[in-house]
Amino acid sequence: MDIYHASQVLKLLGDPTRLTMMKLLESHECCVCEFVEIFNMSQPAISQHLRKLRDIKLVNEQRRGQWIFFSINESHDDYSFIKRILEHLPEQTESITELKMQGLRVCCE
Amino acid sequence: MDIYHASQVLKLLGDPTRLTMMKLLESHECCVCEFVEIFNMSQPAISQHLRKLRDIKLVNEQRRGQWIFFSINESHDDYSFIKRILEHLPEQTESITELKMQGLRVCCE
DNA sequence: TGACTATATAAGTATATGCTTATATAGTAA
DNA sequence: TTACTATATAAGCATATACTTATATAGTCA
Repeated sequence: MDIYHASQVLKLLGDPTRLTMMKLLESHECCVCEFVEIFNMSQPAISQHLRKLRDIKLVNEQRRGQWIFFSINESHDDYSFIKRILEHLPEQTESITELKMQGLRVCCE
Repeated sequence: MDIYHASQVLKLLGDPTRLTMMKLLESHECCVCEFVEIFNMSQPAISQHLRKLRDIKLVNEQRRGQWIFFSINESHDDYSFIKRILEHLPEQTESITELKMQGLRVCCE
């Protein structure tokens, strides 16, 4: 793994919002409006963070109906690198649980 | 490990110069003037990068004569986290070897 | 002491970053 | 079609970042 490339990945993860997003996405698919609730942040701000993650292919997006769901890209060349980093972080399942309790968890089957 | 704190560490590592410094320091103590040669960067620029690493205690400094040697702080609370990240990076011993060949490796016994 | 070397700090500047607000795009549903 | 929802994008702005140059500090050595 090239050191410059690694630094670019770390720079992206070096933001609390994006790092938490990645940790969440490790175990849950999420759509933009869920992140808006979780981070209590504007929709464009969330969208811009996700774009950065998507630009270097750390996440996949998949449209389902009105929603676009994001997930971790496990096929990324650097996935093992990223996984190791995320392993050190506390689970963020609490925010998903809260979402569900508020009836804001998006589900489309 | 707190996710906000982790993001701050990753932000610091998310710069190619600092990341390379950390990888180098993992196996070699280095002083400022060596980094100036290795990175072909101005002395203040190097000094400022090292200060950032020192501010969150990722590195130790130790004066020996005219020189101030920097080393990895293995006692840092997040050392295992950092170590795992560095493990994924290619060795940077080449730049040390080059330094030695140019007679620029600083040694004070 | 004074000249020299290594390093740190201060101030300035150009660019990057992370938000904002406004607007565009795309799908759903009446 | 029209109204609505979800998301993306554009433009603007305040702050952060990574350099620069100039200068200060601290140690060495004659």
